[in-house]
Amino acid sequence: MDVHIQSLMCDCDVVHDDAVHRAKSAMEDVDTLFAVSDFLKVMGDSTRMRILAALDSGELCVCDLSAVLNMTKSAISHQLKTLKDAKLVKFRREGKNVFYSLEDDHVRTIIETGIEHIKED
Amino acid sequence: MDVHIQSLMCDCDVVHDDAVHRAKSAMEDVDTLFAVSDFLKVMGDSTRMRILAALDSGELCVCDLSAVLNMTKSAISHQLKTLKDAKLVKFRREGKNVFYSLEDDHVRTIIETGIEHIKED
DNA sequence: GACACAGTTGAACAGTTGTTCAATCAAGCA
DNA sequence: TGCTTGATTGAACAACTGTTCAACTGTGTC
Repeated sequence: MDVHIQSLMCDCDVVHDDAVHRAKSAMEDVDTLFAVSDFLKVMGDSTRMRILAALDSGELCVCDLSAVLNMTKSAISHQLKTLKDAKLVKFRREGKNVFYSLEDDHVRTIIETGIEHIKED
Repeated sequence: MDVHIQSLMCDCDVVHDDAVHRAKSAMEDVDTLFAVSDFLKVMGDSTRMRILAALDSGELCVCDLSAVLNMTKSAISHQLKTLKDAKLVKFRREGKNVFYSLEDDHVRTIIETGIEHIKED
């Protein structure tokens, strides 16, 4: 009778070995998956999602975003920092204003796929 | 001299009216954006992302997932409930096992776009 | 310089979230 | 029926997160 080594955290007696090995070898490496979930987490907040949606139509300064979302500049600025750190937006200074815009097209693709998914209901 | 009405939360004196109006009218309606961010939030967790990645190669039972991710069945089951509620996975019962699989292709598209984005570095 | 205002930052607080633990349900078998 | 095992559930706890508030920086104007 076969006895196979199990990982400590798995509290099961039998598993479908072939399926488990197939899954393990087909999966992207863990670091990449962690990075992807971190990336999506940034978009998984309604304030940041609305900021991205607003910037989709063109660059806006913090004050503009504050008016569009009806929130304080401080709250917007904090979220812009998160978006900036995650490289979802870029910015340029012009006098007293700082204009923000979307960094690349992957953001648009994901938002559009998300909208498609939602509207399929 | 023009005086324009400002929303209460916007603590600015002047805004770029045209840009603000353009953004407001071009944006998807708020309910949709909230739904999209909720949808992405579900994928924005490393445990759930790894579950989805594992299921990408085919259906697996809770026990299998527990072995693949090296986590307790309870932790996996809690996250599967979240994924099920968000309609990212479906399931079927076969005897004592419950097999989970991906619900639709939007999930795959988003994961792939995310991976592309990450690997562009 | 002094002032006004766009924007940023850090601490604090409340609200949310993921895992653990224990109890429970569901299906198969003696 | 009782037992075993896969799976689910709820409460509890620690860790994390978003907004507020107040203080601050940076830029332009008088």
